[in-house]
Amino acid sequence: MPDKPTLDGLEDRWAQVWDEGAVYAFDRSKSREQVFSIDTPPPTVSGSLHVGHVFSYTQTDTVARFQRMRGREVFYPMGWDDNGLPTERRVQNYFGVRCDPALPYDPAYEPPAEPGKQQVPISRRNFIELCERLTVTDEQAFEAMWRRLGLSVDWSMTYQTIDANARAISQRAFLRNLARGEAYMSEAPTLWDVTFRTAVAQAELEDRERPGAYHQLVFRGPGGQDLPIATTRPELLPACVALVAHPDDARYQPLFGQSATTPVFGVQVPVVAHRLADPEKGTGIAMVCTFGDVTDVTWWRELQLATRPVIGWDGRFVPEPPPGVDGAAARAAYAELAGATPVTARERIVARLREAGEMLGDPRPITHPVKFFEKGDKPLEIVTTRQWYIRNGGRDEKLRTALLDEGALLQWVPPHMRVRYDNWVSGLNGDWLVSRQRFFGVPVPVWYPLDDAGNPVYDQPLIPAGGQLPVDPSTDVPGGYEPGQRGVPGGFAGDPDVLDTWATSSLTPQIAGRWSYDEDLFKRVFPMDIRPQAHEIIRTWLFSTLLRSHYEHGEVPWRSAAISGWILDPDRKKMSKSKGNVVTPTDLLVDYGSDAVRYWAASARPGTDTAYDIGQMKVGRKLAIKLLNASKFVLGFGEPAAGATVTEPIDKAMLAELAATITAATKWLEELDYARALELAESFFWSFCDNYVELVKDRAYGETPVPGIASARVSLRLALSAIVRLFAPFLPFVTEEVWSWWHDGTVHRAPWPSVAELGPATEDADPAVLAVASEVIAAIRKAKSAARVSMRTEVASVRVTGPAARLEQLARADGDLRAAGRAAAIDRVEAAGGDLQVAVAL
RNA sequence: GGGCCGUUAGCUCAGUUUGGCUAGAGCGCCUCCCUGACACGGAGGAGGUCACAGGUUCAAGUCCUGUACGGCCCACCA
Repeated sequence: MPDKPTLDGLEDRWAQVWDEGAVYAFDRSKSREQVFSIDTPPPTVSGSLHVGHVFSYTQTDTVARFQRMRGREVFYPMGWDDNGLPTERRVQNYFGVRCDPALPYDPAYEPPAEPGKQQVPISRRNFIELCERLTVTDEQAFEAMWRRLGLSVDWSMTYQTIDANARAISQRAFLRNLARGEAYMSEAPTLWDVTFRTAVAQAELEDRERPGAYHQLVFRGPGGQDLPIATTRPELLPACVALVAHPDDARYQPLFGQSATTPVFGVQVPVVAHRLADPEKGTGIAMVCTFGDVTDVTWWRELQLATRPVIGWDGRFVPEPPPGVDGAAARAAYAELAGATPVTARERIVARLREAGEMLGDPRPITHPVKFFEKGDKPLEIVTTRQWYIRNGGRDEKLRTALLDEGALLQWVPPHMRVRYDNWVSGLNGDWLVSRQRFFGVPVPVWYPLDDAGNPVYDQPLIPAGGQLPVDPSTDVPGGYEPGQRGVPGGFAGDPDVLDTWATSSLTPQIAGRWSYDEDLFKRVFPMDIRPQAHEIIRTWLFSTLLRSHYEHGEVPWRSAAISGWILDPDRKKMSKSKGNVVTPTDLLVDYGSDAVRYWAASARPGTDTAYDIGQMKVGRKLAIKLLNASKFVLGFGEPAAGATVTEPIDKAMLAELAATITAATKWLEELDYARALELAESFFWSFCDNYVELVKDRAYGETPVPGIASARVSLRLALSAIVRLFAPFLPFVTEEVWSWWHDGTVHRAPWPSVAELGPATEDADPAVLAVASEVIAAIRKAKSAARVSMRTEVASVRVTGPAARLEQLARADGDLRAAGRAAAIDRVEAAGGDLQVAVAL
């Protein structure tokens, strides 16, 4: 035990000891009932960790540590989510390369030492290798920070969402979905990001308010009459395939079944009725284009309208006019738009409409929500492409109900987060689009045979054998074919796409649990006990994991979903990199110490957004230091004599209070409410130091021959032991340090404190003895404080007036009270009334 | 447009599920104390019309209705 205990250096020292002793290693011989398994969120490896990570991962770690001390074998792996667009972009910039899946793999490839101006095209497999190379460095930095923070992860069980096992599992799960009919391919209008040139899924959308303007276009009705139509996208006029109004709209009922003529292009389009047309919007009749928005898609599909696509994959108008736009004037008008962006096309078409007098008035500016890819900065377009989907209940009422029912089986912490899930599942409007036209992801594991004309036969995909996984169809060859047959008639072609990052992330329980290649491990950890995650990815990660588990295992993948809150900066905004208000977590850990930062994180109620608050970290640091000093004090009395027992009423009272604290803290931690458990432990500890220790100090020193010396020393030790373990999940470093002063093993594998270990003393305890003594000592302190004298000052007299029962309790702490208050005697005067009156004369 | 969460001391938050003494804690602030675990400490003190308006009740921070403000999630862009 050091003379001057300090927090400095504890992190490095104990992190190393834990690592060398494999303190957090998972013992895979344990059965599922003995295991507590955590489906850890794999942080995105595309930069650095921020305070929000420290916050939420600490909260999970407190639960992991608690369960471990309770005797559960904790399965606590860590993954790195390095699969996806953010990494892809970094690799392009870092190495100066770009992925071209048409290129062959070069096993000897080395990137340029310095990125050049022109990005070098390389094969997908080479690109993935560079991604893996770059992310390794980041992952090491992440791991170092997690270790310093004290996460009790088994570091031998890390995974990457792009590593070979993850790719194999992702592909295997996809192929099993395909075999069971849960995955399918379809050519259909798709939300399309023109910057990244990829399809995106509903879960990746966000609405952004954007300025727009209603333009009133004059169509020609069947009788030649004017038919004004309001639209925010006049440039899509050549894509117009119908006009639609509500069936009950008397203004337009006479037109249903007839035709109207588009301005400028002179195309005849049907006037049709549909319930989604809103009589209140615009002129009550809308033009349907292929495709301006998702409502257009609905109308197009349900009303079986013509198809006149004008926007290409690059987001520009295609060179040739769509079918139906074939008059000479129409072709000439379209030629002005060909190759243009929608913005340019809009200006041109508006000019032409004005010229022809076919626009009414000026555009009326509005603000309206526009759909964006969450990572993109241009509005999404809708183009028709061939894509892979996984059925998710968006078009299947039975499946949707089943998924809602499974969501209800989860224990949601906090409970109201379930609403987010229910809303999302109820609002699904289509199946899950899982293919992406990107590169750094898990390849869609199929090839297609090529017919005699060299066209892919999409409905007869070639499937890899199970042992072949993971495959990259752009470099690997399907069974029965030769490499030379790639791309030639009668040969084969690989699917060029990758799977959505969530199509792999949705399998983290399977990846961490090594499903399909280590079934023995998987059955010991699955379904998992807890899924900790943030609320904004309930619609993606949580939902898709539940869906995949539903298909693959027919059950919910976890018992509990612990939804963490966000860190807010002092302006109540979410902390984020883009706002430039992110604090580097490493600096915090160095400045305040890991335990202090953990204390701040663990003080926040589960699921609650929390202000970034240095003040709380300072409090945590103070607590850790107090723990050092209190331990030094208690342990300074040495080992209690053999057979020493707790005999004094005040000692019993303290232990009874401790017992109540243990019981309540245990209950809260079992319910994942680490914050309440911490609050209880803390509150007990401060009262223990300020009241109990001060009261019994003199007796414990034993310099005067009073009874109960041994009782005080035994009680102090019993209490300290339990206190250190109560704090161990929250302050792993300082508790380990203190524990090491009088124990050999680690505190983090020591048993969680119990009421039983406190012995029989708590059974006949009267907790009021300590409460009354604390009240009287406080009154004595108050008198000294008011008189501005030292607490050591001798007191002339103390007279306590109150009911007999309370005086009797007071009498049982008389010796300790006189010693602590420096009072020769404490007079007790019986009187009616509930409260004690304490008169102190100095 | 629909939904969820929040609004309590200068600050950060408990307390609301199940209504019940004079609404709590910590930080900060003020005053004091170098006492043999700790001055990286200790003692004491000041500080709140519980966002607002109604309602239910013997009794409302707590239950009901509405409003405002803050935040979040979702939503078919005419």
